[in-house]
Amino acid sequence: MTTTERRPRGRPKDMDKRAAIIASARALFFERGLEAVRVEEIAVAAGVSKMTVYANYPDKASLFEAVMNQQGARMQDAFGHLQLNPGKIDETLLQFGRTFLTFLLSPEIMRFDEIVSAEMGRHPGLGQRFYHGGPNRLWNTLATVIAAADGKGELKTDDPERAAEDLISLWLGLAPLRHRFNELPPMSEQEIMDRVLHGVAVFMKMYCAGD
Amino acid sequence: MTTTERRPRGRPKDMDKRAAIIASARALFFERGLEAVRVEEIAVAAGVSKMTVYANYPDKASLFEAVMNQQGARMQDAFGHLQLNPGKIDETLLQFGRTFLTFLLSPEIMRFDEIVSAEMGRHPGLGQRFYHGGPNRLWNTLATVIAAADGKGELKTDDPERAAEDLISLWLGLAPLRHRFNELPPMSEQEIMDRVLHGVAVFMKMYCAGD
DNA sequence: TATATATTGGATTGAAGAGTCCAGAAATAA
DNA sequence: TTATTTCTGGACTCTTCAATCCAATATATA
Repeated sequence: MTTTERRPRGRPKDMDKRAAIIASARALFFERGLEAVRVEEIAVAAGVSKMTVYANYPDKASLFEAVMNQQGARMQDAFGHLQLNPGKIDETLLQFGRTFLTFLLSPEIMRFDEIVSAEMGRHPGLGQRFYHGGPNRLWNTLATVIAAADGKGELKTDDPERAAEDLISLWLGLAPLRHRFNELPPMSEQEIMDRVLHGVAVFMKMYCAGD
Repeated sequence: MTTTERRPRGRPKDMDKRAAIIASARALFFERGLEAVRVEEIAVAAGVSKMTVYANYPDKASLFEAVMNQQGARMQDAFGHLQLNPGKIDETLLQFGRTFLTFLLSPEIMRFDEIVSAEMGRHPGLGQRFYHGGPNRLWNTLATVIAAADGKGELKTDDPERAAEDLISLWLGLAPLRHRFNELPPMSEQEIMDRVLHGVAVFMKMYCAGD
């Protein structure tokens, strides 16, 4: 199903250029935001004429959408690597938390969040897609893990979703707020591990089966 | 110091108009965001000519700043009403939490947050001012309350700031995220009380002096 | 080679909207 | 009244960019 197409008549579209365009667009949008970037700039950065940009994407908005979708897909991919080796629940949670926080507090994702926030108003559905593809998916995953642990008697809760919400909230704390509104350097490994440990500690105090 | 000025020569500036301008600007900005509103519209809504707008504010950006400052001041005011009657710590926390959540999850503040997020990039310092005047101030207040309770032996913690962060995080949970990215109706009284109670429950389990 | 499509750079169009100009009307102190 | 300042409405200037048009050139198939 990959290369069954017979080449059409004339000069073929240069797919490398298409890739260069979206890559440059992504870089510039992430650096300065949608409005602040001119289509011309993207073309130059991609080493391509402006018309070629428009030959690949009908307008600036479509290009932006494409970038956002690509970024969403990347995010999903990252979740794939989040494999949970079945062990003791607290260790599972620690591992999960470390991956989780490192990912969510990475400059890339923080910036993604900012851009979505800034353009949400002009792009209906963008916020929803981000939420469901990102935070919500992680929330569900964690809730499943917790429900399983409850089933095995390692944890005690009749509302795994709320438990998961508690844990996530404890992990994140006010860090997203701090980083979104102030311009802070990314969180250190140290600090992340500290947050993860503390979150799990509070969580276990509440939800550990040995009431 | 209020009305000591001798009236200058000609027709005096109509302060009601100035007020009408900023009020209309606020309403429109909150409804549709900075970019989407034309200065002309603000003038019409305020029942004033466009030139009068420019007579009061040098440009659109200044008008926007003025609106943001006014809104910040309102927010501060709201905190003033947050009086803590000294009683048992858990009751104090319940009362604090109720006021806190009702306020932070109100449509007005949620929208304020959105607008700040959207315009932060183009308005340096806006994010910081919002954070320090809003979330950060509340955080400090709560930390003080907790520290006092620790002093009286009602709670046990050697890091009141972190404890406050935990409690705030538990109260808010993922609600801000859910409401920011999806368009959800404001949270009901019921739901708010439920969140407050649950947050305090988890918090007390961790930090209650009777370990 | 003939035909078809892509790419290029450069010029051009078109729309939107911020901010200005101006001449007359309105409000106020002297 | 008169001088002085504000307000009004509307036309006007200026800038910025997205998006289009075009003639020349490049790359492919048949």
